[in-house]
Amino acid sequence: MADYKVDTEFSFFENVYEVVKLIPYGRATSYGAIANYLGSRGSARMVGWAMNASHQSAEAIPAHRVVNRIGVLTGRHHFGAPELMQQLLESEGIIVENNQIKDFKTIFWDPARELKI
DNA sequence: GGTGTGACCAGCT
DNA sequence: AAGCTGGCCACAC
Repeated sequence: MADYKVDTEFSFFENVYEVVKLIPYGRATSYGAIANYLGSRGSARMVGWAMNASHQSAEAIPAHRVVNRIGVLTGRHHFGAPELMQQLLESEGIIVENNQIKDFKTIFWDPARELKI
């Protein structure tokens, strides 16, 4: 792990994808948490950018499990259908009200804590 | 190769 | 208490 070679072969995007794919069923995390896990707190915007590019990726990225720090589904407009993101979350047992996840801190999945760098 | 922009976050005013 | 600004890094033009 210490020999991680961050280069063009494994870009920031690939790292983000790997973390997002590790999010368990019925849980959710935030852009900032992922950015913090990758080492840059201020890079939260890049995580969102990576999600935008995830649609082009051949891999299936569960981007609906990634929301902002307060649990609001800020990226729902990028799913093609604005209600798709909420429906996906609700199908996993997550309650969404007013585009915001209910009891977000309860289902919050912190990669830095769960994966334990 | 500089500039703008983006699904964010935290700190000031 | 609420709004605004800066910062962070990768990508497209």
